[in-house]
Amino acid sequence: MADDKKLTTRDADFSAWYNEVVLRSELADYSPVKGCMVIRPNGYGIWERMQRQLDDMFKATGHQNAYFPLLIPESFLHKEAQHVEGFAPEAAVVTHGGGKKLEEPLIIRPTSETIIYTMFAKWVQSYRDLPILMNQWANVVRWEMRTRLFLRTTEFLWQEGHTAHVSEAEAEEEARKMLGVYRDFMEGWVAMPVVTGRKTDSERFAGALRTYSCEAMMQDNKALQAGTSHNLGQNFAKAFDLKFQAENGATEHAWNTSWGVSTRMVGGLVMTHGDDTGLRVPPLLAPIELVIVPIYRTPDEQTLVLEAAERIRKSLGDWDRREPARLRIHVDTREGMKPGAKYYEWELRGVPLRLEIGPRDLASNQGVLVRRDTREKRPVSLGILGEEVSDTLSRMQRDMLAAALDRREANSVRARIDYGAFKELMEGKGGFVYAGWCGDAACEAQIKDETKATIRCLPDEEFQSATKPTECLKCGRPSTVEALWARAY
RNA sequence: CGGGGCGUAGCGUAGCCCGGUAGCGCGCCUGCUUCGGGAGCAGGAGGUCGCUGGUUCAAAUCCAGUCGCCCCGACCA
Repeated sequence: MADDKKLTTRDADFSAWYNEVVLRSELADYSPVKGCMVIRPNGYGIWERMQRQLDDMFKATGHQNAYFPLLIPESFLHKEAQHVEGFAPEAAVVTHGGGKKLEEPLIIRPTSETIIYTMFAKWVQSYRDLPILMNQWANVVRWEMRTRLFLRTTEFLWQEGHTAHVSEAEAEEEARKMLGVYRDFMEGWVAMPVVTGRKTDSERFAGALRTYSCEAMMQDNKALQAGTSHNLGQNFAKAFDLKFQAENGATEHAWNTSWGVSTRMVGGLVMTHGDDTGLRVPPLLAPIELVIVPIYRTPDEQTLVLEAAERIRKSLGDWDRREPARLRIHVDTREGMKPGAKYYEWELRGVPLRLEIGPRDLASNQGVLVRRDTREKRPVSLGILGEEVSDTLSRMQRDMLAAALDRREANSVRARIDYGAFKELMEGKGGFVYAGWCGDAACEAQIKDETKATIRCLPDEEFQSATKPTECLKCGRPSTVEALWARAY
């Protein structure tokens, strides 16, 4: 069945396309438990590279890793009023252990603010103990009604940064700084452009003073919230008695931030870069950057070509690329599979570069280098292969970001738009709409109700339109702030 | 929780109306020939037809119940 080998196209059914890409490129698979997924080596390899880079960035900004336990007393959740309201419905509760009913039920963390600030309170006495800049890599569980691979699963992997500061200004600076770190990572590594900004009250994290987010546009023109950073104010400090003695002797509550990104970013990567042939992984995150496919007919040719492939792998692997570390290369030596079949498979898996080498190439000391993103195919002399591969990978990383940025801008509307046209746009092809907002939550709610579009964020200055909108998209009253509207995941 | 769909070999499915030998494609194993864009031939392995109960001489098929999954809507990173 030739058709069986082709993916559903993005045009025909974006959602089906996404599921097929994730399953067939072996990023993940469904687990026996509803809403849970297994992250397979291909997917986990991408996550590991995300983790490594982000971890470096967190360390570079002064944070340290720690680990807090999975199980939290249920009562902790109730100590902060908004927080319990936000998370109680989706908390998984452990009622039995060791064959007995527990005196107090435990919850499986949906996020760790409660346990972390409880511990911070124990560790902090003086302003000299601040700031605390901590991060943990962990799994969390949220009982979601509807789940999708990577985008929303019952259990997911993430990092949660938690900090405590002496002042609101310092906490605000931290929250903004980490949002910037996320943005740098998403653009520089995921090659996924994001709009940063502040969340409205209705979209704010339960218990936060202010929430900031990175919003990316997927290929179906829907928004994906790819990372969030919260200024928690003193809400948790007050709820968990996190106090310190200030320089002037007064006792004050600390100011907290928390920030996180999750395996959801892998889904964002798929929906940003994937095409109808499958996945396209940005080079910096690709577990394999270059796959070598040997081509041969006779046993003699096989020996010749495989030896050459191994030689190339070794010399490129040893080749001292300055950045970022060694090339990640794989030689596909599988027998009984034609080269063409291998091409399709590696394209499905999104490996950035492919080197085809056959007897004819070797005779002229060259190979054929193929880019996954543009499908550009060109002969490259083996003598300069290291430079060529390295340059091409850097170029691809930049090109993929540029392409994603072009696509986003082509599907963004900044011109004045009346509500009827807006509604039509949201029901049709969708996209990002920058428009005025009066600031009234009622307008926001009504728009959501009627169009399913929400305010993704109130964009930061650099994302705001040159001409400020003057009136509210919905009610026509004077606009107080520019808002980014879109349907979202 | 509402709406829709589906549970038959690893995957995709036919058979179900009208009860009677479980069939096909892909994949997998072995061998030979192949190999510059999804290989061909030959042989082979693999099934408590989601589960429970009922009707019947006989159930994948009919009836009742039950469990699970996927998709679309109301909550969320």
